[in-house]
Amino acid sequence: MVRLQATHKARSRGRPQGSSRTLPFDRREELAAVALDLFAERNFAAVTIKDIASALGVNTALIYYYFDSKEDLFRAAIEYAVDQAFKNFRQLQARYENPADIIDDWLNNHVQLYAPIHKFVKISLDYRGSKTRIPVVDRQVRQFYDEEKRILSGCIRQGIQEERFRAVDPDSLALFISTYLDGVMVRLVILDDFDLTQAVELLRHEIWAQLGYAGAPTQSKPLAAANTKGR
Amino acid sequence: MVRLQATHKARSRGRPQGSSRTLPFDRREELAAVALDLFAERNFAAVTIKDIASALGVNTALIYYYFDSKEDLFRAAIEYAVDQAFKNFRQLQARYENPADIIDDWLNNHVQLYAPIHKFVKISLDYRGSKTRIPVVDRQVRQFYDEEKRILSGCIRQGIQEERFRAVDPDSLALFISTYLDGVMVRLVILDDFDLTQAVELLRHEIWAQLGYAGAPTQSKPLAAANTKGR
DNA sequence: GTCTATAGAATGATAGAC
DNA sequence: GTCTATCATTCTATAGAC
Repeated sequence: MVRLQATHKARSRGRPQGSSRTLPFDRREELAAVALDLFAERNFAAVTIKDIASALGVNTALIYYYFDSKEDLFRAAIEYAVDQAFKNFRQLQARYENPADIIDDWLNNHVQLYAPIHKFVKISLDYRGSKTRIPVVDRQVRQFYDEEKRILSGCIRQGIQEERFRAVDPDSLALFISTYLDGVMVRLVILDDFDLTQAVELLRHEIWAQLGYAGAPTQSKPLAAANTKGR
Repeated sequence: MVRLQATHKARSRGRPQGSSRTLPFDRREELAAVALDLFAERNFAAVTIKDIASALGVNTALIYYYFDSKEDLFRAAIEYAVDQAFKNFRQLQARYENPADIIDDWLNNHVQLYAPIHKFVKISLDYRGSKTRIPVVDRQVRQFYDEEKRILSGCIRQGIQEERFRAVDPDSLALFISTYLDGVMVRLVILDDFDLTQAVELLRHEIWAQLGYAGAPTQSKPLAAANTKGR
């Protein structure tokens, strides 16, 4: 009845340890990556240890060599998901030239590398539904959304200061953008003919219209300009 | 391993029948409503028959008196969810005065009666994750989103014809709105301090700005005008 | 490190009394 | 209609061989 129970035996024995982010490609991470795919596609309760073992082409017992329990594996999987999603975020911040370019790239990110973000959203949703709270996971989910917002509102704020953008409220627009993108991630699952590119394009036009930015195509006619054949 | 298997025994015996929408409050619907709450909160695999029975204060066997299987119950639950979500939709279309009022009311709907829509989105997501397809459910999910879009784009189109709105592309704006609202429904689950009212307010300002509609407050300064204390 | 074998618990579902 | 009792199956997890 209670999935994801918090009780979990002491991690003893001479095993590979928890958050050892030392090795760039250890086995633990490999297992976690495969588990993540399954957990994101279905969910914690629907995926069995056997499913994961089969997907890996190994025996069920092996999983318990690397992880203490199914919950422990789930924890590792969500950690891995956040890592993957952040990886893109960080790269973006790196080439911090024009704030408009960062926002633009970040939207492209959602189109091209939607998989990790999409997985993250789905698995977060699943996790929040379960009764048990895992502090580490809570922190990571929160951290993800905070960082997302920080980057976006930071770019907007900077653009306003540099007088490239119109003076909107950076926090509000950031919230607006990220909420919409979550909607995109969900629709992608629910409707199999959902047009990811079009949906993100609509947002892009919208953002430039909001910011009165002239660097992008068609900034005056926000939605009318977008792909009209969209049904 | 395979949840939601499509095989399902013939519905025989002198039982209350499937989609008997005749009685306004039959027991079957009552059970389905409770099951829906649990399925939406967690998911199909995570909720046990025992959980549902406990929530109802009855014995597990009773559920099998009304439903053939867990899957059959799930089917009834999602049907109920769609019904509930549609109920609001239909009422809106009824008092079809000014298209702007309908859009406005429809946003209010998402704030005040978010529960059924929210449940519908979550359960759809869960369902799509499962491997098995249930044609009835597929049709209903599709129907929901089609109807949502039809109503929205219909209002926009009408408003444009009546020259109340600016000539944007109705389909694109409708897609934009409903995608954002799905994002809101998801965020509501993932972040427990998510401000539903603020999020919808942002969208509302945005829509009026798009449509150049003067009936609503602050149509010129779209996002800057909204709740500034939002972090 | 990886596998075989299996214990122990939980779950979906049924038969049959009331 | 609702409950008690129970079966068959599936699943997590462990012990121990290789």
